[in-house]
Amino acid sequence: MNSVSDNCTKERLLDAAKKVFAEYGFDETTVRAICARAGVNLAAVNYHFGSKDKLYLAVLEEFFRLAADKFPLNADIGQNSSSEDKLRAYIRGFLNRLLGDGDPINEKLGRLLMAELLNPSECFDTIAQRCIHPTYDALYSIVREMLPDTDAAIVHRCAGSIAGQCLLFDYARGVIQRLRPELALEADSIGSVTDFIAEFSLGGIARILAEKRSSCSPPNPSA
Amino acid sequence: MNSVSDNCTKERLLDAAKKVFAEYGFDETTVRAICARAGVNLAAVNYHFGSKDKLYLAVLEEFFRLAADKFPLNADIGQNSSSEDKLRAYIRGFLNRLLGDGDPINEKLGRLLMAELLNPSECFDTIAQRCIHPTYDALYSIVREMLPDTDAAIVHRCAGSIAGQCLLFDYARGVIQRLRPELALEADSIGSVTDFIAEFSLGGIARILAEKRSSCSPPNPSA
DNA sequence: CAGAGATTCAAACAGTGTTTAAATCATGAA
DNA sequence: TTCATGATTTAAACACTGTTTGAATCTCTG
Repeated sequence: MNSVSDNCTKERLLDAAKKVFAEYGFDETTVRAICARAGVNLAAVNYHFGSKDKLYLAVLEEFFRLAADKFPLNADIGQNSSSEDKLRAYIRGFLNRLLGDGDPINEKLGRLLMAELLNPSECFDTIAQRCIHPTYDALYSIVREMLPDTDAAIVHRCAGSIAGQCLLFDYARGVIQRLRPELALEADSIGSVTDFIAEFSLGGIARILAEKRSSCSPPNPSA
Repeated sequence: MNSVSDNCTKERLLDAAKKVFAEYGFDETTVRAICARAGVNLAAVNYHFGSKDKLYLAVLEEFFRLAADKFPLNADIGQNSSSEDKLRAYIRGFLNRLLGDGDPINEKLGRLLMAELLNPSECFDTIAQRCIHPTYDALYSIVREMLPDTDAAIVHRCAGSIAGQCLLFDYARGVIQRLRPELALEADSIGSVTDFIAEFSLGGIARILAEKRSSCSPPNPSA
């Protein structure tokens, strides 16, 4: 039965797992370390969550749920906002979700979630579906507004380019930090990165749009 | 001494490791499976390579070396080629390196290498340095030509946006394939993806350049 | 209070990467 | 040739992992 003590060890486990996973990553954390930190028996992980994988999934899913609640992808957007403003709000929300709220634990969890989204094991398909699907669809809709009467494949490519920029800017941060500290992207605020990606992407979309027009509007120049 | 038999087991090991890693990924590959496939003793991996990690590193490094030889980042580029052509050639070479030459083993290795570049353990810093540094610097130089008299930070951001698009287009392919098969990016050739990313990025750079000019050229409008 | 089901616990299990020390091999000097 | 030295191979063990097990304990319900 799920009464008080049940919730207690299950929650203690989830809480400890969040911290240990954030500190050591998935591979380097042991179930024994999590249980020791939570003060519960070793078998509790498999009893309450089924496996180390599923516990990890639960941690990432809770992180995503909280981040999605805290950072909507359409903040300050109304019915008559321009498509450009929608795109800016989307990028800001997206980066905020991944980069977190200042809590270093959440920042690390965001990175782990992204790693899992980029390279999901079958076990994580559910969370990937739940996280990627609605998030990507929202982006697609915004780009679609800017590119009416355009092949869906091209709209998907634009959306992919935008998502790629966001993901790399977050994900590569740790790598750049270690390999090329002189680049020092660390000092950039989310605001300035948001502005840059938005402007760069708007320029890209404009060029795609112009290219489309120039290659389509002249009716049969050869005939 | 490194005579014939030495090279023989070491090479057999490297060859077997390449195939097993490509088929099962790093985590799901056991040293025992590699040794069985190579027909050598279990301890050979640690004797000849030091560890499973270092063997993996050797596999990825050889893959990168071969791919870099086969696909230069400045194919068909001469002294007086335009910056735009240089960027197109770079993107094409970059995608070719990662997507491979049609050999499914190399395609999988490209994905594994990218995963390692995006999320390198300390053990892989050397290969990351050797692969990322010159590759990124070449891209930076090209973008720098298009944005003279611009803050290095902005040039880096542009280069990062371009790299992000390339990485996501390759890396996400497997994910999209499984989660959103209806998107069917699979049918895209490297050529069309190259053209799209190049045009999108040229538009982005143009917009950054225009923004820069409009905010800099009017001398002291407030004074 | 009794018992049935949920939960905890210590112990063991099967698998991993790695190490070890002896056995084997190859090579070059006497 | 002989044989000693160093490189290589081998089977066995080691330390560690995630997971399972079956008994012990707890917690409620009838």
